[in-house]
Amino acid sequence: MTAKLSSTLTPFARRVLSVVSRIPAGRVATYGDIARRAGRPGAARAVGNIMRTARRPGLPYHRVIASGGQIGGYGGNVQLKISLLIAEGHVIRRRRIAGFLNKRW
DNA sequence: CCCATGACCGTAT
DNA sequence: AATACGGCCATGG
Repeated sequence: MTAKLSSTLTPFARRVLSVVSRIPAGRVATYGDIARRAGRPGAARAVGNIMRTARRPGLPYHRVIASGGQIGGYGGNVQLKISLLIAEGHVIRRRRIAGFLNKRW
């Protein structure tokens, strides 16, 4: 018998996480980008909330950054986020991803 | 249903 | 470049 394994996530949250899971390594997407791809352009702030809340192992949360190539948050550990981004080949300058426009998903 | 939150965003100082 | 504001929006209490 199939038990109820569906997460408690709302439909929107599921779409958001689904989109995030598809961001290729070496590329980045802004909260606004995610919102747009999830079908809710303008819900960038809400996306941030979902990132903060939904802890789903394996998803590349670090590839979701703020507008203009700024770093954004990472559950209180922005340093780790920066490290992960650098590990994927990015260069951070003055709190921003260098050449952001070309690495944007 | 109303209200407070906040890993946001664009514009103006 | 840094800070301040107002606007936006999906959640959860």
